[in-house]
Amino acid sequence: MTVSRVLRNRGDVSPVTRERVLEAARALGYVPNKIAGALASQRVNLVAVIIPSMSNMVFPEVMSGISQALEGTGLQPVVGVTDYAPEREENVLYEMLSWRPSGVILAGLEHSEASQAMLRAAGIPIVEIMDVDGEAVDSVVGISHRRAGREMARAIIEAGYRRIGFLGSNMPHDHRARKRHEGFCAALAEAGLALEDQEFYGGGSALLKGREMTADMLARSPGLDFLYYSNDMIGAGGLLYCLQQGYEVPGALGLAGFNGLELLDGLPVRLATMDACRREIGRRSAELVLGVDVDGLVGGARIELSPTLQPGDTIRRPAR
Amino acid sequence: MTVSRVLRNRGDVSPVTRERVLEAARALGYVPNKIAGALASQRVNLVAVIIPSMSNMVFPEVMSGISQALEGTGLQPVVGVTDYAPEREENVLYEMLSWRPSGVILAGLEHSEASQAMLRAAGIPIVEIMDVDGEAVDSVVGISHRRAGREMARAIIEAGYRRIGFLGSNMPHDHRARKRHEGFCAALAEAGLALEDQEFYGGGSALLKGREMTADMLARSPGLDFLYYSNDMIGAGGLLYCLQQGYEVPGALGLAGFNGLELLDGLPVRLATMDACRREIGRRSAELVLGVDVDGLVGGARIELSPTLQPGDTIRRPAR
DNA sequence: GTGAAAGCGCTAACAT
DNA sequence: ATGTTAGCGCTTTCAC
Repeated sequence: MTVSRVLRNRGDVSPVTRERVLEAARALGYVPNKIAGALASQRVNLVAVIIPSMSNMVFPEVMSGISQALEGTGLQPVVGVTDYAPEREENVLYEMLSWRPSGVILAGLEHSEASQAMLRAAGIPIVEIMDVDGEAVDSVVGISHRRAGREMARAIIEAGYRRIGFLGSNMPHDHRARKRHEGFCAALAEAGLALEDQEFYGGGSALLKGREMTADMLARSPGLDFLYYSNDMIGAGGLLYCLQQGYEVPGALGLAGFNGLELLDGLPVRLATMDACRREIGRRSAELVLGVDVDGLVGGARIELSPTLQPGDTIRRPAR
Repeated sequence: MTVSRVLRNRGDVSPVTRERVLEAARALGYVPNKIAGALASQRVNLVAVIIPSMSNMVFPEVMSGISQALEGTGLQPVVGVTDYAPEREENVLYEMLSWRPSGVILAGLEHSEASQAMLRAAGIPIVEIMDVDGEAVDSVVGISHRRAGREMARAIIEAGYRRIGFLGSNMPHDHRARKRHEGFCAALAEAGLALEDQEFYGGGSALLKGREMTADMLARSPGLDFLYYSNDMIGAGGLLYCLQQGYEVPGALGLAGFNGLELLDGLPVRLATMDACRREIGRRSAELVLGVDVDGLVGGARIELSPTLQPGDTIRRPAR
């Protein structure tokens, strides 16, 4: 029908007819049925985005990078949340693939066998994001969390700290936190050091947990001169506690987190952290789905970004 | 085909045939095409959820209430973000309605004419959430922000504070913040008081803005004895600043925010706030879409929840 | 318990 | 520039 042409601005339609159709559509409150359209055209303007959590602060920013890159391309992101549970990931993925999206962007490289099979069989661009330490199904955009852990460890050692504690989350499926921990410990080992203490937390307010765990650890291991937090939120909690208790930061006690959260800007003292390139990861992954890789490549791209250390005010300047 | 029956567990199929079909599906990595299914059955197991922002902390919690209530019902939430822009809301809504969802949950009561027309014409349950101060298209679940503002003002006055400043966001389309401001001012007026100073901020880290605005305002209006913040994030920034500067809180200077964010638990001092019932709003709205209203009603429900004042440690106990 | 046929509301390709 | 036709991959209904 001509109507279809008008509504999609396709083909030649006389301005007169065009106006008449548009007018009628408006009067009737007509909303086209994309289901039928998609079925007929075999094209769906949706990009499935699968993330572990919405409340993590990290992912909203990735999302915003994705939305921005997709703006004006006709593609729309659709979000699914897995709560860090592989079986939920499998469900969400199945559900989303059954709508035949134009691409999939999903966090992490660790997926169930079934999920991997679905991804491989989907026949659309698949972009795994956040992490590059592992095997990708198709394309991947992220940082090396193992390297991030190492680099932070080196910076800490270089600044002269030696007695180091680690505070992190105990989520079994947060592979990126795990890899940072691994990289961190490896770099300590290379320098002949080891973690003196470590503690992991479950649910609850991360800021509060950071405070509580820090109090615990400093009481238990009073000789520590540095605390490395697996994320900025618990790091901020720990920092607030240390300031309140009058610890001399960063002289006697150094602190660092991870993520480069905007929230840190508002604290009395700037926590050392490492930017996770969240927004850029979002942007680049969306571009890959669009096939707009800068190098003209399509599929199987591997983009490793470099997180930058932000020393802030909670780590001593290394002696030169 | 019999295959269809098996995959939907519908109708009578012999266990033998059933197994054979299932096996084949697995072997082929078959993922059903929901597009075709939806077109044929005129049913889509999606609920459109339209919110202004994902980074506001408030909405992820609403989302989680929705997901929880939808769990196991066969319905799936799909999120759209408007960035507080009415024209984007219109777009997102149009886009989502064109997929013929089973229901719509959207934040706020203020929508463009066109949006309202689409909602009315959709023929599905529409639930407007967060706010009850206004006209709803269909059902509504939320709190009265006007009342929340009033109640906070009364509590402040009752505690003996008289010289009050207001700090808020200047987003023109954040109607709920606006209504809290209105209610707050109205209650002050009833007590013969008026705001002594006010300031509004644009983008940026809310925590940092809270800190900066507080510094500004206290320098400009040193006689203030209370600061009311339109949200907990800027309130937390202000609180940290005041503590750092050695203000006597809550004796000489009282503070309060809004939302009941979990984050507040981790601060050195508990900011007074008001719980916005976010999770329950999510849950109840999803139940309305499901038609599981407690009172057995369907459509046109109006559920007003009561936010509770959490005095924390930043507001004096009223003299008794 | 299983198969056959019609059609959901569009788009694509081909007329006219 | 506009109309016509045949599907898209399912569900539904009805027949066997």
